[in-house]
Amino acid sequence: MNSLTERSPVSVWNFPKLEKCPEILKPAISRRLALLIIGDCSVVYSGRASSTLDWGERLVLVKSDGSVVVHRREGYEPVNWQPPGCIFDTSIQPDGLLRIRAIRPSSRESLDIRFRGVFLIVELNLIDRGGFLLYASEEDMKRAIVACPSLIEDGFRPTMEEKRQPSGFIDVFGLDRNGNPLIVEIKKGPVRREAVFQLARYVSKMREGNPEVRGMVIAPSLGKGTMKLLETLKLEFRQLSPKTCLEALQKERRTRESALSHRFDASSD
Amino acid sequence: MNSLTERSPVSVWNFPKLEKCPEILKPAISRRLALLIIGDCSVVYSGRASSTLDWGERLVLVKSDGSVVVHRREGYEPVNWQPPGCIFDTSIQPDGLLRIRAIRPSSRESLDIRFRGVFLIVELNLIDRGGFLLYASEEDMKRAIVACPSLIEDGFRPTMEEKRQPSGFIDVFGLDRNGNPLIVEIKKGPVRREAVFQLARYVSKMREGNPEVRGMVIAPSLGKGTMKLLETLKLEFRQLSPKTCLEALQKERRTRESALSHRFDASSD
DNA sequence: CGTGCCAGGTGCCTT
DNA sequence: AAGGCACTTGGCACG
Repeated sequence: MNSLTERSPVSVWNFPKLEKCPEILKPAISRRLALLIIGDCSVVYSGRASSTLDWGERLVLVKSDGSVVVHRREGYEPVNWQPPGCIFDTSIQPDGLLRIRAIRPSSRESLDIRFRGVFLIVELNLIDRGGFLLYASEEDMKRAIVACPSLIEDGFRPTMEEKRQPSGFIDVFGLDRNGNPLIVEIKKGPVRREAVFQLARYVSKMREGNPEVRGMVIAPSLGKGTMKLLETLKLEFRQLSPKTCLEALQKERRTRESALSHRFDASSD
Repeated sequence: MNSLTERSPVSVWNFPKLEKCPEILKPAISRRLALLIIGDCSVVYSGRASSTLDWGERLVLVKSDGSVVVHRREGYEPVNWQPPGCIFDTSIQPDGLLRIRAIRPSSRESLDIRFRGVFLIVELNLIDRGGFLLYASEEDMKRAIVACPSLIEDGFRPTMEEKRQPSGFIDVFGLDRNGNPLIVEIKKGPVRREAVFQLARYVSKMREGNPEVRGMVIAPSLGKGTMKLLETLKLEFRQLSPKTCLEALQKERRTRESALSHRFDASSD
């Protein structure tokens, strides 16, 4: 392989001198590479709120999309961060410290990281085209209900997903076996009071025009006082887990595929 | 410094052979050190939901508290993760791949990371006792209001913070200048409908006993249709930003300190 | 841009 | 454990 075309996924600097760091960091940022800096730093955040973090040894990850995370020794969450869209400024201060400033113009927030010692810098040139798929989300439950309306009840015919309302969304909307409108609110976790109120808003709006409008919450379980609340508001509940939905969806897909292949068989006859 | 007492904050392995990795990772995990693995991997998550991530070059951070984050080239958030409390299993599979399994027994969730190439391993022994302080949170606003009740209105006397109710919480509770109960709900961002309903729940419960009960939302601004909603529910709004609260709190502290020093002066007389 | 809502939300707190 | 709620929530989709 030619050295011109060769790519190094990682380039490592061990205990670089502070004053050398901008020479490493600046080109990497302008080349839109990710950077990992491990060292002794302090952090000041200022924006929607403000925070200070005293000196300590941490890991800082700067990505090409302009996002930053500062990780401490423990904790799944970063202690400080900046979502994508930052502009960076790296410099050596008069006092000799390395300073990395990440400013997000859109929300006028700034993250100020000062290093008094750097143990390691890694320049990352990662190639990652791997697809990511998430299953059993609320989105999947909705898909399943639209594909297999009998999951709700026999005779249900969904007519609309994500019906936009002045007051918000409706997950699924349709007609029951008697032709009465049925508004469905899906939750993939236990139903909270809040979700019931949400549904109640839509339903009461529609009942002004038609008192026969039904409202139903679909979820794996009910939260604390929600059963009584549902009764009071004349709303219904149907237990359904994300897993059941996923299984029903897969089953439906298989039968649809087999029906499709049958049709092909028939047409080829 | 003696080599026995010397600490190396970072130990680096460059392009380790896959089969060597468990020898590096296992002792580090049992010594409760953090680990950084950069390489070509695929990830399967299974738990509350499930997900798959195809092959690609990523950064994996494993911490001593049993948390894991998998970061791609872009994005502030990890593509896969595991909150603290994981048990780890690292091994070379029959097919020669390196496998790191992070299982969280408490929620029966598992993260399965397979590497077909490792560019870099960094063992991290970070010392970090730096304090972290966050300012201008909703908590600070509450503190400010309790310290300077006139921020709400003249004559307000708070009697309770975080009053526990069957229906939830009350941020601040007190009596206005006329002795009428005043329930205060604090928001540090724009008020949403949801927050108004939350307050309405508390207030309507209390108005059953005393129709003079007042409810007030404190926030920097009002969301879309919340003004009308507040009027309908006979609730009040007082504009107050986290910044204003913080300034009032700091001012109050200064005057309190100066009053204190005066007292000391007086007592020493 | 704000408005609304989901998220494998997480974390913190209290019964 | 479950309930309630804030969070620099972030993210997406839409008017």
